[in-house]
Amino acid sequence: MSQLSRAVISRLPRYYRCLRILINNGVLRVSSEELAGLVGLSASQVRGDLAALGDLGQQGYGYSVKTLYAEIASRLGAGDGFEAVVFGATPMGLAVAASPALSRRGVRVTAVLHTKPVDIATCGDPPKTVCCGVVLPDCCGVYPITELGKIKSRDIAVLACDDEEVPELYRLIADHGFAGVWNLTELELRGFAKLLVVNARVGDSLMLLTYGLHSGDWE
Amino acid sequence: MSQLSRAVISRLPRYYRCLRILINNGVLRVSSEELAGLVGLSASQVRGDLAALGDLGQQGYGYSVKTLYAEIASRLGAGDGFEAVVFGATPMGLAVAASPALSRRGVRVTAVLHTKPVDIATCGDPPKTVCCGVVLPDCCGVYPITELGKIKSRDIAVLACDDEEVPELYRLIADHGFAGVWNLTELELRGFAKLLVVNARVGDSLMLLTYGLHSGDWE
DNA sequence: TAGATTGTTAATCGATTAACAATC
DNA sequence: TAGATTGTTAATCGATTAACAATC
Repeated sequence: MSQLSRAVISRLPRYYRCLRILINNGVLRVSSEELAGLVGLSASQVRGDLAALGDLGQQGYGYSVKTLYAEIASRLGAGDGFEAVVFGATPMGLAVAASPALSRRGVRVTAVLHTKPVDIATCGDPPKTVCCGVVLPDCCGVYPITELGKIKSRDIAVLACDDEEVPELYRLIADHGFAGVWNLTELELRGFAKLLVVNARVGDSLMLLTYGLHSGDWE
Repeated sequence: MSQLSRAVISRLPRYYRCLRILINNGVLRVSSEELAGLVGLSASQVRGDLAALGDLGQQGYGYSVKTLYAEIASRLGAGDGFEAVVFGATPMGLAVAASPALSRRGVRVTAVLHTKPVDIATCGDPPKTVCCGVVLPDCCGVYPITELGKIKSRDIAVLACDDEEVPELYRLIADHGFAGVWNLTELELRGFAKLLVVNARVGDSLMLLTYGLHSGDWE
């Protein structure tokens, strides 16, 4: 199992996303040229990246979309069945909990924790929790943060609270033994020892756009 | 006005975010060493990046936080007063419209457009629009997408609809002469000619976390 | 077989680092 | 002045590209 370079790893989620689109369209095979067009890279780079994953292609044919998708999913841990707890029943917290962003990557949201009272209801059969009008996935409830001890998931903490609450909740996350933090807030967090942190930096990409509009263009 | 390398530009939004934290804490000056700790880079790299922006530092002293912040803001177009229209009154669309993500970067949301009927109310004085329980910024209304022609903003289109609606709305955005698209959906879009596209790829960063949990670690 | 397309290589390109002279 | 810290340089490191032999 070869070691992948950082640059390759950072591009794999993009291939993953684009390959899903091909699957949804019923496409069975793809060439490096075609895939390059979809992900916005050069065909040469695509071949290099995919070759780093193993012998997945076939000369004169291309790549099997499904094989590629499965291999990338497995490399990135999308099949590991990780569970996530969302910290903060904010509009953003509820939006990601309800979005396909996590489920499509094999991550199951088991709970949303709120720090202030929120509107909670249920609907449907089997019943789903509806929080502030947002319908949450099956088996995902909304609880006050004081109930954290009763929730069993300890894989991923999705940090989606307001900025003021970050220090407090971050400590809580670390103390309760979570393995990783997906940080959706504007603050930059650092991991340590056994706690892995990935800062999503959502807003940063907006500034690449404003930069592009401000001066010449970007790619 | 020196040309910045792509690598430097991609890091500027991060400095911007971290410098704001310093400002909020009343910090007036910072050394490359301290700033490096905050943003998670090496001091050497920080000095290199900031030197590329011009002569902002002072030997033996460090950098003025405010000067740095202002310079980066101006380079990235945060002071250009861009306006944004959100396409899709989805949980995600409403979340970013209400979040400080745009306002902190000098982008003002003037409208949220829905493709399906949504719950709209107003509250406060001056009155703010509340959509599905989410309180929107001043002067930001929610309208059916058919009203797009009546909205004047043509800077940034924030694409936050469901995946199925992307092709249709993307065409609408291009046809109405928007300058840029900030794409929050899972689809990978390509810009052309006069339309600049930045794919936010929010979910991609989650996979860097699952990769880290799956195998060894990440940084 | 002929055509298509991969995997790999060597060459290029750009980014990062460490060290230190300049200087506040 | 002495101490601190920048800006810059040369060396290193890693990533991208273009070309093509291998092969399905």
